[in-house]
Amino acid sequence: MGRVDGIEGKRDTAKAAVRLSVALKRLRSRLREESGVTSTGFTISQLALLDHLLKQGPLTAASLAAVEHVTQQAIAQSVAPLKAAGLITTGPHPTDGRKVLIDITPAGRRLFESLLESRETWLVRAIDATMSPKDRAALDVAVELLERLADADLSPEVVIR
Amino acid sequence: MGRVDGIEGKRDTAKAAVRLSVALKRLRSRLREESGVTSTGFTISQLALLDHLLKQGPLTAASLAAVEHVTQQAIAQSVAPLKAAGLITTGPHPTDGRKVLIDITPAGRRLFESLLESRETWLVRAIDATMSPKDRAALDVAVELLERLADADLSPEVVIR
DNA sequence: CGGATATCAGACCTACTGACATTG
DNA sequence: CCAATGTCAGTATGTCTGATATCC
Repeated sequence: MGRVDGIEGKRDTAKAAVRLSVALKRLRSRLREESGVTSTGFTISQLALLDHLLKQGPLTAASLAAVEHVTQQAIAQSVAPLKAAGLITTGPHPTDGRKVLIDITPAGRRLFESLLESRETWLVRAIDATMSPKDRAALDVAVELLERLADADLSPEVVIR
Repeated sequence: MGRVDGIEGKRDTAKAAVRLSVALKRLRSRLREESGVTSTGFTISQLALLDHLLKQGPLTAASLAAVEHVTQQAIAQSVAPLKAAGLITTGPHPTDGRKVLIDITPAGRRLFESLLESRETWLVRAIDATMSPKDRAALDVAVELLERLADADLSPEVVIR
């Protein structure tokens, strides 16, 4: 490949990075403005936790902190309300006494499932109102890209090329 | 209307909404973890302001608050550091004494331009490291979708179609 | 003891709500 | 006087850093 991935390509990447950052911030602000993506009384952080527990079974706070890219303390704060609400449980690790396993309860599953049904949130209506079926497909791809970036593993020396 | 846009379609939208919310949160956390999308010392909120000023000329705090979907106070907080750094200026509105026009300075333009060149930020490297040219195209589409959602205007009764 | 885990306490960052001064 | 704009003060949220207790 000639100069395709040269300086111009790089600049485009930087441009995309800035645009993505700004877009991320604006949508987040809008979601706050519309107060409540969820209407369940739980924050997105807490729902993200439920999401992980649902998909990947019982996990420790440390594991959750790693996958969510926050500190253990932040996880603990999300865990407390969820536990109080009976959506998750905490129990001892079978072999390692230091660890506490966090798991989702049937009630937690039900709440998460009901979220996937709730059609009254602002975001759901916004998607329905602004997107064609083709856009919807693109949105699914977009979510995958965001998740991939969130979990990107930039090994030691980034090979610039 | 048959059952095409019935419960199943809705449920998928709700699913997408939840997945998008969670993905948004995770990428944001990752960005924080990698401390600094920008490396300029300015926050994304502030860069978003520069972005708007660059594209849409002098604006009032109220206008900026509207497009950024935050309160005027939040705008004021972003404006202060930018003004102190000489990236923007504030001046009186020609006809309305209540208003204060905020405008970007040449220095502000230069800083924003340099951002579009900086290839060393985590996000830029993450994009380069994880995305094929095809993915990159999809990312551009993704940004457009996010921006469209952020600015979605859900008129009174949402017209599903 | 040292490494890992979890918790407690204090601080910060960003944005919000409420109250107020000024202008039109 | 009322509406709009902008500013000041106090508050809330989610997260972070630092210190401590516990377990392997």
